[in-house]
Amino acid sequence: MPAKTSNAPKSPARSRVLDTATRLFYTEGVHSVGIDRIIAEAGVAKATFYHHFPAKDALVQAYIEEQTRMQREAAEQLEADGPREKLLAVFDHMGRVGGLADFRGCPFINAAAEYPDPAHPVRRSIEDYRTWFRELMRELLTEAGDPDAERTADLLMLIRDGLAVACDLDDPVAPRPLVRDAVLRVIGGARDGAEV
Amino acid sequence: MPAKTSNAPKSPARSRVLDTATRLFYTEGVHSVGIDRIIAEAGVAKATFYHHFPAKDALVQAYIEEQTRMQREAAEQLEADGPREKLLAVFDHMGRVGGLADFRGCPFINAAAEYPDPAHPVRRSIEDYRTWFRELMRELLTEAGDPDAERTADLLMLIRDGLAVACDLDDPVAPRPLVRDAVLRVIGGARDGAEV
DNA sequence: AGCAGACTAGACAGATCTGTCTGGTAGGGT
DNA sequence: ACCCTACCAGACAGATCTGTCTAGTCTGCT
Repeated sequence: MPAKTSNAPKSPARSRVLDTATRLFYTEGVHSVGIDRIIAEAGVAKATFYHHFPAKDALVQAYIEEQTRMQREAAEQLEADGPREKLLAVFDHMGRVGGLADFRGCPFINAAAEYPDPAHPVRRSIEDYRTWFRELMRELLTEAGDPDAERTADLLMLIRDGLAVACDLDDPVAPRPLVRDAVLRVIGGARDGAEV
Repeated sequence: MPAKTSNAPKSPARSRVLDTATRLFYTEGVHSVGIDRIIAEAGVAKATFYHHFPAKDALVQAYIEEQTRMQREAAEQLEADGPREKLLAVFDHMGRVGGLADFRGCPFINAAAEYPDPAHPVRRSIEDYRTWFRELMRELLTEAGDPDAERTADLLMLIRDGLAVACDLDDPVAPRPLVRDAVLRVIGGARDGAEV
């Protein structure tokens, strides 16, 4: 049925809903934003919303997966010659984004705070993101010759989460040079001049 | 008016409300738990609740401040001979708590996710906690002879937040030895055997 | 004795939430 | 001509939320 030309271009109404939800969920939180508000700002009828999503939770899950897609895309578009530079580019990018005025923290950490049950589909989708990110770190580290990529990836995960929280709750620019040094040290690329 | 003997022992009804709220807010989130549920489980009349708290937000703020009080108390009760050992003890304690079955992440990070406005009183109280913790780190580091305690404290803050998130969203026991090594390296106490 | 304050039980108002349902329009494929 | 799908507008049910209010009990101080 969805054979327009070749693949499914996703209906415009659905896209409008997902875009609006992504914006509102991120800036105001999931439980604080109701369906009525979303469909009003998306300019979509209620029946249309429930035609595309079985329930609100499904929209929340779609929001999480959309965030994952966007972050993967952003990571792929970062240009770097070599795995070490790629790793640094990922964290530099995070620091830049964290310093923007509309930064509101990590969407995955924030959403998880509103879904306590680890078995909930939303939490599963959040897990998927974290698995992807950790895998990305591990692959780049292995490629860069890290002898214990698994362990170092866990360390980078720690820094990632810490950076996201710090940019949200504390001074959003202070941790940036700090993080760069920390990442450099962790991936074994510290120069003598970069003492912490 | 509250001159019973010398200070205010806080009414038992109020304590019951705050205890119940602390439990429910932490395990299920703030917006997901209603006043009706809290007063029912606390065994308190609605009028009594509104007699002690002007609104739900005030209870949320009291919850945050109660969490701060508890964490301060826990930190003070950690025995250690020397600032370096005290620092390690704080992080060891965090790792232990993070591994417990009922660990649900950092209450401050979680609550902040539900209060996007940084000017909100709840966010201010969260800020107070974070200021206290950073100060504690800074003082211990200075005492331990760290030449750049400010900077190292920021690094420890990063590890703290990363540990709390990891214990909540990932494997709750994996990061523990990792964190100990990371803290040791950051505070300049790495032995040769503790290679990361 | 009398009064103030802490407390209980629960009705109530008004808003808001999710999800369903009715009814109707427009366009594309067959 | 026909039908299917996507879409819009909005009423509606039923639950739940916060916060107010009435009405009455119990305790301890003065």
